[in-house]
Amino acid sequence: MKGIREKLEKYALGSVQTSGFKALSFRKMATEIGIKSSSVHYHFPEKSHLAKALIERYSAEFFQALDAIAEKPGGLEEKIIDFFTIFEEVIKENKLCLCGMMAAEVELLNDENRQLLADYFTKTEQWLVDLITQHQSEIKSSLSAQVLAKSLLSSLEGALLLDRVVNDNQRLTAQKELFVSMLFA
Amino acid sequence: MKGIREKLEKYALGSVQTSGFKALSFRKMATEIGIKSSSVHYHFPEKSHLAKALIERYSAEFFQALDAIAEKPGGLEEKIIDFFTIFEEVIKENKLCLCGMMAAEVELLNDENRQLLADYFTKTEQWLVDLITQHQSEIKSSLSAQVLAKSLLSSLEGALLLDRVVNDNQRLTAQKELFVSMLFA
DNA sequence: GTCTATATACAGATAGAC
DNA sequence: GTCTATCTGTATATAGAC
Repeated sequence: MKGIREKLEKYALGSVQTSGFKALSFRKMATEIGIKSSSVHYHFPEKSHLAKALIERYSAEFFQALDAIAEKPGGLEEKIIDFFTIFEEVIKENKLCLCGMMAAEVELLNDENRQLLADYFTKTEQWLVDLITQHQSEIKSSLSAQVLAKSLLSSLEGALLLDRVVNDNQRLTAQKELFVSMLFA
Repeated sequence: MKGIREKLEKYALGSVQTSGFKALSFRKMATEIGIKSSSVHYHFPEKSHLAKALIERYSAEFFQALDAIAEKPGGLEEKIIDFFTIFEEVIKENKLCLCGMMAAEVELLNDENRQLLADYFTKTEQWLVDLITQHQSEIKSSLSAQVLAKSLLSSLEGALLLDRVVNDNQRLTAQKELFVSMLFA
C-alpha cells in the first residue's frame, strides 16, 4: 500500500507532539496502524529516518501556512494574529509544536536532524523579519524586526509548553495581548 | 553513605536538564556514581519518586534564588534583570530549566508530578505578579501584572528551548531587550 | 545500603520466507 | 511490502544474601 507510510507519519506526528520522540516506538506505531514493527523498518530503516521525515513534513506544512498568511490581503496586525492562531490550534489539541517538542530532545538527535530543527526556527524568524519589515510603517515599536521576530517565536513556543502543563491557554493569550499592545495599541 | 542520594540527585538533575527524564535510566545513574542499579532503587523505589525529588529540589532552590532577588535592595529593572540572569546561567551550560524540560514530557508523568510541575510555573508567575505590583509605579506598561508575569516566564522558557537548538543566546537577549524596552524605556 | 541475580517487558534492528 | 522469527541491548523493578 502507498497509504501505509502516510498513516505511519500521521500517527507518529501526533504521538511525538504529545509525548515526545523518545517515547515513540516502532512497535506502538505498528500496532496502531495494524502491521508489524519489522514492516515499519521497511519504510524507515532507522528511527532517525523517521525523525527526519517528521521534521521535514511538519516544516513544509508550516511554511505553506505562513505563505498563505503572507499572500492574504490585510495589514500586519491581522497577519500576526493569524500567526498566533496556528499555535492556538496546537494547544487546543493538547499538543506542542513538533519542533518545539523535539527542541527539548535535541541532544538525542543526530547532526542532520539538529540542523533541520535549527532551520525550522531560523526560517520562521526570517519569515517574521520579512513580514515586519514590509509593514514597518504599521508598528510603533522601536525594536528591530530581528529582535521582535526572535522574541515572538520563542514566546509562542514557551507559551505552548507552559499552557499544556497548567491546562489552560492563558500564556498564549497573554503573549497575544502583549504583542498586540506593544506593536499596535 | 549519606552522600549517595545527594550524588544521584545531582547527576540526575543535570542529565534531565540536558537530555530529558525519559532518556535517563537507573543504570546510567548507577554507573555514573559507581554503584549498581538495584542500589539506586533503594533510594528511589520507582522512577516517579526520582522525578518528584528532582522537581521539588529544583523548585526549592529556584524559589530561594527568587527570595534573594526580592529581598535585595534595588528597583524593579534591576530585579527583572536578575531574574533573566538565572536563565542565562542555564543556557550557558547548554541545559534547559528542569521544569521546562519536564513540561515537554508532562504526558509521561503521574498526576502528583504534573501538579508539582504546574505549581512551579504558577508560583513563579505569582512571585512576578507580586514583584511587579510592588513596583507598579516604576513601569510604563498598561498591561496587567498578571499578563506581564505569564508572558515573561513563558517567554524565557521558550527562549531557552530555541537558543539551545540554534546554539546561541539571541532569543534570551531579544526577550531581555523587549521587556526592558517595554517596561522601562 | 549495597550487592548478585533475575524477572519481565520493551527497545531498535535484521534475516529470510512469501 | 509484509510477514515470522530472532538477535542484542536496555528498561524498570524485585528477591534475598551480605
